[in-house]
This record gives sequence, structure tokens and C-alpha cells, in this order.
Amino acid sequence: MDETNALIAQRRAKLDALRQKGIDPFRNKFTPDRDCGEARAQFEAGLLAEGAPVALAGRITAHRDMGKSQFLDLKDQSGRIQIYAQKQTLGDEGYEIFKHLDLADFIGVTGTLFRTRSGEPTVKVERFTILAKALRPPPAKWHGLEDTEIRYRQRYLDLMSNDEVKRVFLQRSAIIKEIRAFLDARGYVEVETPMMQAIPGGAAARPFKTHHNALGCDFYLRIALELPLKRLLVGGLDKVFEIGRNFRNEGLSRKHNPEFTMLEAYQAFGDYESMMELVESLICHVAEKVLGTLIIEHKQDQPVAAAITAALRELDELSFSTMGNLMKAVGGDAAAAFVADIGKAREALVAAERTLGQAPAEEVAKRAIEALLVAIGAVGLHQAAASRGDRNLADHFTAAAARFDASVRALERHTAPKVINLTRPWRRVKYKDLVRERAGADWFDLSPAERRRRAVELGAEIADAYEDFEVTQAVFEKLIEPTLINPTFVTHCLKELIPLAKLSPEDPSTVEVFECCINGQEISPGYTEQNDPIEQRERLEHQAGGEQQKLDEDFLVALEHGMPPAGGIGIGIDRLCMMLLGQDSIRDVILFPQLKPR
RNA sequence: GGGUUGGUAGCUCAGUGGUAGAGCAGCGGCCUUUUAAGCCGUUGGUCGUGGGUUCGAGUCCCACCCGACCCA
Repeated sequence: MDETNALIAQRRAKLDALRQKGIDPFRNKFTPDRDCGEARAQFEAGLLAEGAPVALAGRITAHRDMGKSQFLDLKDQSGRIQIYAQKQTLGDEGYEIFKHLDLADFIGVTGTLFRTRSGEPTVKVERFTILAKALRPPPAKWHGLEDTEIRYRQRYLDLMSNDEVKRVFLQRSAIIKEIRAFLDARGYVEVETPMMQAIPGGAAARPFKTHHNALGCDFYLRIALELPLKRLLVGGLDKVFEIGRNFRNEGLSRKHNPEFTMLEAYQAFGDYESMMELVESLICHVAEKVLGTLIIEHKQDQPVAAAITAALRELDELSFSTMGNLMKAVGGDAAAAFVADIGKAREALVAAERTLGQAPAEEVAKRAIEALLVAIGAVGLHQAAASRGDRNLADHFTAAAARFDASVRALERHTAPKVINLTRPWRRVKYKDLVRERAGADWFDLSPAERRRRAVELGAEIADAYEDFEVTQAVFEKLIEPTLINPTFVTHCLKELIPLAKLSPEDPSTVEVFECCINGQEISPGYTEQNDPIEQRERLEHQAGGEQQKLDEDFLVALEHGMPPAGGIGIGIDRLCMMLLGQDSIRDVILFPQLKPR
């Protein structure tokens, strides 16, 4: 945001020069007769003939100066079209002004369509108007904008220079539009409920707190949409939904933004089974409308590149840090052999990295793993000899081998193409059956202490304070959920996890719910909603844990007035977009992700 | 919160203690069908911030700020 920059000063000087000439560089209005992309497409399709007049407006994104004529690229949301200006058409003065236009300026042009020698549809400019002068230079011409911090803080620059980013956000908009269309067609009514609540409920999460001056009381930003929507079921709105922002005062990560968008929908006289059908149909509808397919492939170039870069650093670190001590411990020849082996592994890694972009990422990952196995072999071979001479060195080798192992595991996650197949019907499996499948058929027959021990054996992190059901849930979240790439309805979860759902008559230790997992993430929960006010109070009191969380008494009063049996769902819109649009980070599907203020 | 890693020109990046660089963008010149146009010339830096070590720091050390990734 440097104000003294020479490039900015130059542009301001140009602005002043224009004003001197009596030209207003910030116009109120110019009316194009079509979009840039539209004009190009219509010309290509023969709908506009050679010589057809057009009026277009857009931002200048490139220019090729030929002396007495020049080509510019004009870009608007629809796309890009080339324009061509000649000195003889614009006149000496007009051409002089045109020549001093800057990249990123907005202009409007009128002229006629023609095709250049190389076949490019082009507008021969007859008149032009400067619509908005850009006083700062745009980011790179063909590198795009790479700096993640600027991309997130100044998203407009990201959108301006990275077409792929623009595409993602246009598709996010299309996804939300199709969700509305789908629910509307099924007779759901869209409503809006308060974001500021005296008692935040409907989920277990830390809320943001704010204060209302006139009312003299505190409010919380909502953490879920659930409780107001259920009040509407009581009121007789039988099919309702809301798409809105929730706020949770918790950590930020690849999967979490403090404010995120949820869809919640409730249907009177539905249950968790009818809601599974809804979720399945809704997501398939959206995928087909927006993507035109139910088979979604995710590129893995970025995680593979990151894993290889990390592995290269490990390799370099090892050869630099051990060389001297290794010479002392095992002698020059052996040390040289070791370094040569590591060097070979390094070369193979670099070679693999170079093929990224050409070869499929999963092939690259496989080659990188082979390279790392060479390095691990070399470490193993020399470790025994080295450890006789030097204790610290042996520790160093052990640590290095462990880090290489970690790198291999990271790469192994990407050795198969990542494809999500949304073709129906989606798998439905009971929570307990899935846990038995992955953690042992006898899982629920074990004593709590045995379960805890096996969970640790399986690699889950178990805190001492965990209750028994939390141990099972940790196994589910850490070991099972990440493997559920294709859509899976995990039904009948443990009742302790979900206080707002009805118990399952066939197994009262579970509730009639599902968690729909896709892409290794929970995307959509759905319940047969609890409508027994007495039962609901008990469950909430048990969850509330006494004083720490206040009960929403008005919600319980509403239930006492009678809520019809109902099914409800939530869908995390951001995660749905990540899954459908192949984005690994929630920040890449939220226009303005939360960052710390500068 | 912890680990790893990054911040150098408008952008993308080099720069392993000894005169701060390249490409693109910019500015000037040549060129009336170019398209990552080309050719010639040229401007541009608080090296994230603040300390320290040193004859000398973009580079080494310490603290802090802001990102990214992984973990909690």
C-alpha cells in the first residue's frame, strides 16, 4: 500500500494530463451492447458478420504496441476480446491518448468486427472512452498472482488475474442457486432467522459475543440455525430452509473458517430416511446442473508438490548435517557412499517433481516414494556402522528415517487418482457396523479400558478425560471418516453425540441420524428430530453440563406446544463447494476468508 | 498452542558475510494484422519490523509482525 511508488506516481501524472485535456477519466456511464466474450462467440458462430458494429466495455489486460497501430486485450466477466486501434482512424491526438492508456484501465469502445491474419476475432476501434483509470498497476500478466496473503487479503486482485479462481467463485454461486431451485421445486420455504441470539444453541461450539447498547444486553452470534427453524415447524411451516452464516469462535484451519455457510432444512412428517433421500437428490441435482457430471476428479498436484518439497528439504538437511560426523565415524569412503546414495535419491525426487503437470500427480507420487525408499535404505545401511562411532549421529539417523517415513506416508495418500463418484444409490452403513469393520468385530464387546487400549494401538489419540463414547468417536473421526471419499451415509450414531435426535427403537443406545461423509469430510448431518419436550429437556440438560451452557427455555416451551415429527438436515456449503470444485482449502471457496488484521 | 516453512522491485523469483540481480510490468525510441509480439535503450529497492554480532549483514544470532503447510 505504498503511496510513494513510482508506478503509482506515473499513473497519477497521466490522470492529471487527461484532466488537463478536459477528459474525465472516471465516467458515470457507458452502455455496451454486449459482453466481450459474447461478441467473440457470436462472431465465431457467424451470428455477427465481418464489419458488424459493436460497443464493448472492459478492462485492458494486455497490449501489443506496433507503432502506428496497436492491439489490446479487453476483458470483462464474460471473457476477453482483442481490439485494434490505428493512428489513421483515431487521429493524431486521439491515438496519442490511446497509446498512453495503462494496463488495468477500463475503457469503452465502438467499432467493427474483423478477423486478423492469424484468425483472431478483433474489434477495429473507431471511438473509445476512458471509463475508469487504474491508479495502481495490476499483478503479473501471465504468472497470475501467487502470493497467498495478497490473494486472500485483496481478493479482487486474485479474481482479476487468476481466471481459475474466478471460475471457482462463479461456480459456488451457481451451486447455491441450484440448491435454492431444488428446494423450491420440492415446496420448501426459504426463511431468515436471527443471527444475534440471547442464547446460542443447536450445536456445541464456542460463540462470539457482542453487546446491544440500546437494549443493554449481550448477544451471541448464532452457531447453528436449528432452534429457530424448529420453532417454525411448531408454527406450522412444514417445509422450511435457511442458507446462512454461522459463527464459531474456534480455530482456523484448512477446513474451518470462523464464519461459514450452512444450509439447514426441516420437513414435517419426514424422518432421517426421507432426509437421506433429500440429501442424495439435492447433491446429485447440483452436481449435474453445475458440473454436468456425477464423477468428480480432484487434482492432486499441489499436495504432491508440497510433499516432495518437504522431502527434498529433509534429504538436504540430512546430508549437510551428518557429513562431517559421518566421516569421523565410518571413514571417508563409507561416508562418500552414503552421500552418493542420498544424492541419487535426491536426483530421482527432483526428476519426479519436474514431471508434475505433465504426468498424473499419482504417478509422480509413486516415483517420489521410490526415491525416498532409496534414501531410507541408505540410512538403514549406514546407521548401524555410524552408531558405533557416534551416539548423536545414530539418533540423528533414527530421526531422519522417521521423517522420511512420514514423507512416504504423506505421498501414499496421493498414489491413487482421487475420484469421487456421486452415482446413486449412496452407501448406507450403521455407525457401529462401520466401526466394527475398521476397528474389530468385537469392538463393542470390549471393556471400556480395552477399547481405549485398542484405539491407541490403531493410532487414534485418546485424551485421558475422554468418556467411552468419545474413544469410539475419536476412532471414527481419525481413522474412518478420512477414508470415506465416495458418499456414505453413516447412520445410527451413538446417542451421546447428538442430543437433538430421536432414539432408534431397534437400538436405543443409538439415535435415528446420519452423517453423510464425502471427500473424507462430514458434509451433511440429518436426524429424525426430537419432538418430545420432556425427553429433549433431559438430553439438553445432560449435554449442557450444568452451569456452563444455558438452556433455551423458549425453545422447550415451543416443543411443549407440539412439534410435528420431522426430519432435518444441515449441509456445510463451504465443504460441499470444496468437494464439488476440487479445492483443498476452505479459504479457496470463501471470497474473503478470515485473516488476522495487518 | 506446537513443528516445518516463507516474507528481496508493481508481479514472479534468483541471490550461502564483501558494490542488491533477472524476466515481465513501467518509461523513451523503432515498427500499421500482433497475441507470453519483436528489437534498442532505461528507471525502479526501508531486502517484513526492531535489536544484536561483525571492519562489513538480504545472508549469522535474538525478539516481534504477517502468511502457508502439518499436528493439537
